[in-house]
Amino acid sequence: MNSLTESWEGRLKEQGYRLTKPRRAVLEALVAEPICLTPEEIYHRARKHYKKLGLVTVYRTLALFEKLGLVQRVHVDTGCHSFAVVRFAEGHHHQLVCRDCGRVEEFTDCTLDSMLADLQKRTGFAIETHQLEVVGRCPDCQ
Amino acid sequence: MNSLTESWEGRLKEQGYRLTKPRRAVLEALVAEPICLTPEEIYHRARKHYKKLGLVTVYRTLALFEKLGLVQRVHVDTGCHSFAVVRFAEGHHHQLVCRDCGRVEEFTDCTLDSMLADLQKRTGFAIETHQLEVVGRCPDCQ
DNA sequence: AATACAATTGAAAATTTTTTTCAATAAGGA
DNA sequence: TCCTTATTGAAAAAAATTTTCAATTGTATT
Repeated sequence: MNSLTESWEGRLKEQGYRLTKPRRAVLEALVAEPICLTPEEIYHRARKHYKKLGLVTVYRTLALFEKLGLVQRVHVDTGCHSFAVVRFAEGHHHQLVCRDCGRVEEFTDCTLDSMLADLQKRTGFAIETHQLEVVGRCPDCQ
Repeated sequence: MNSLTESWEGRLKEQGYRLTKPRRAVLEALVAEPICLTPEEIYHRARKHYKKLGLVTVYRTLALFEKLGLVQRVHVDTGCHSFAVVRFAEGHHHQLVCRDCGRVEEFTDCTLDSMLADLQKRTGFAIETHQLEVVGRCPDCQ
């Protein structure tokens, strides 16, 4: 039971959601390895922790976790069907993804502020968020 | 026939692809308005230009255009099913997307180089690419 | 520990999105 | 115009996601 799991349980309870076996199983699957996984992959892995789990519940759980900021979609691989746990960063953060194994590293530094201010001035857009995904090959895959 | 369309035709021919009515129609649909569109939306709009068009061809054409760098997927909206034409930027560039109407502005300035160098050093990843999407509300939607 | 209630779940079915197959068509060079 | 081959549309298949609904389970309260 690491700090990630604790904060996850807390976050869920705070918001009035229940702590269920399927949700536990989904999170365990996502936490086990530092890689992003598709709902299908999560389903298979999580069933090792909770046999009765259904794929529908994986979808529902991912939607909930995403809403709560506990997981984040990874876009770079083929399609946009993978999810990664948000490990450390509470607020603004981004992902560094290995294109071979799907390993995900989080990072918080992001030197875009003044550039975004310029962009806002130039375009007249009211900029609200941004999403940055960096792709490369992790040490193991090089 | 603007410069975008010209460069598009050139790019296609250079690479040995044919200039067909369906492809023209898909591009016209994408160029007509500065917003991103789903394959389904493109299908409906493009059929006004070419009645016989099939949805399959829209998918195939988008895949081709994406490979050639003529269109780019937009991730931010619900799911990741929209595409936008690449208007000006030939090389490295990013998108500023309106969350309400889907309007897309391209921009080329991106002040991430030294940050990415640090990140590479720190993580040991060999960084290859990155994808930045900025979301806000365009002047018309504010 | 038992109860009650509502949130949550799994299975099945439905829907939506995307891909494959294949014969017919059409683009572009000869 | 003819030829060759890429490209297309339709239909079917596959994959991804959502909806429906009765059964189950978490948790707050006895």
